[in-house]
Amino acid sequence: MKIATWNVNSLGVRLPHVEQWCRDVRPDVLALQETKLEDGRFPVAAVEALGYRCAFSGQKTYNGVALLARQAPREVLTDIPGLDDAQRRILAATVGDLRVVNLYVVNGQAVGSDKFAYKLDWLRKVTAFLAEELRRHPRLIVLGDFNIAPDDRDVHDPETWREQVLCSTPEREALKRLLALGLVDSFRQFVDGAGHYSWWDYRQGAFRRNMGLRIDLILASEALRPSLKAAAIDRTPRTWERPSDHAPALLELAA
DNA sequence: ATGGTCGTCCCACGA
Repeated sequence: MKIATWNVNSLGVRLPHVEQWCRDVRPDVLALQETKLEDGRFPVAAVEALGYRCAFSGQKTYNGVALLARQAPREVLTDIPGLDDAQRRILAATVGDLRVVNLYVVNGQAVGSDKFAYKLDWLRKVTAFLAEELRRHPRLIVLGDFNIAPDDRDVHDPETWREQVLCSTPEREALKRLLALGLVDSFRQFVDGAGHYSWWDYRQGAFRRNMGLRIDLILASEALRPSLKAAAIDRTPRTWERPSDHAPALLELAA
């Protein structure tokens, strides 16, 4: 089965892209971030016409996460213990025999800013939540826009990005603590080298010049490790008209 | 020239 994550930067604008990509690639599970739609405006009918069931936690203008799946998502959870947060960044659900946690991690703006402190606090609380999810659901996938490039291989120009937001040591350490729960970055089970990115700034022709970061991740629990078959980032939708600044990341799991 | 683009919503702000 195929599991994917995609920051669409407004589902209102990108619904045609999601429809086209789902027809082309046929993922079984697709986690979306930055839908920027209130729940009442979520395109349920279009998603169902495409052959998917969905769950969503939306917000006007900012944030918003959703899960599309061939099988109906169950046990949906959008708020976690100890994090009283109006920002819609978390959606956990059970799909078949998998637990799936979709995250839109806080961007953090700049190292040392209030938003950066919020990012680190948010990650600490989400990590505690994931420890409990993993205990209850050993077959766990955690995926989404992490807004952290795990290491310098994931950065087009590590010197320019050194200790900048998305690449700083505190953020990378926070991600390592999350991984230490017993999760692996599935992409790195299959690809070792540098130069594979999932986000490119809209400015400066960054995509054309492959000046990107790999910040969209699919983490798999140890119990799933023997089932990992392939991982990739599909740059194709980034070449389409009016694209999201992110490309979808994919993981193939043995059925 | 110390920016450069988008999306949202009306004026900047967030990414």
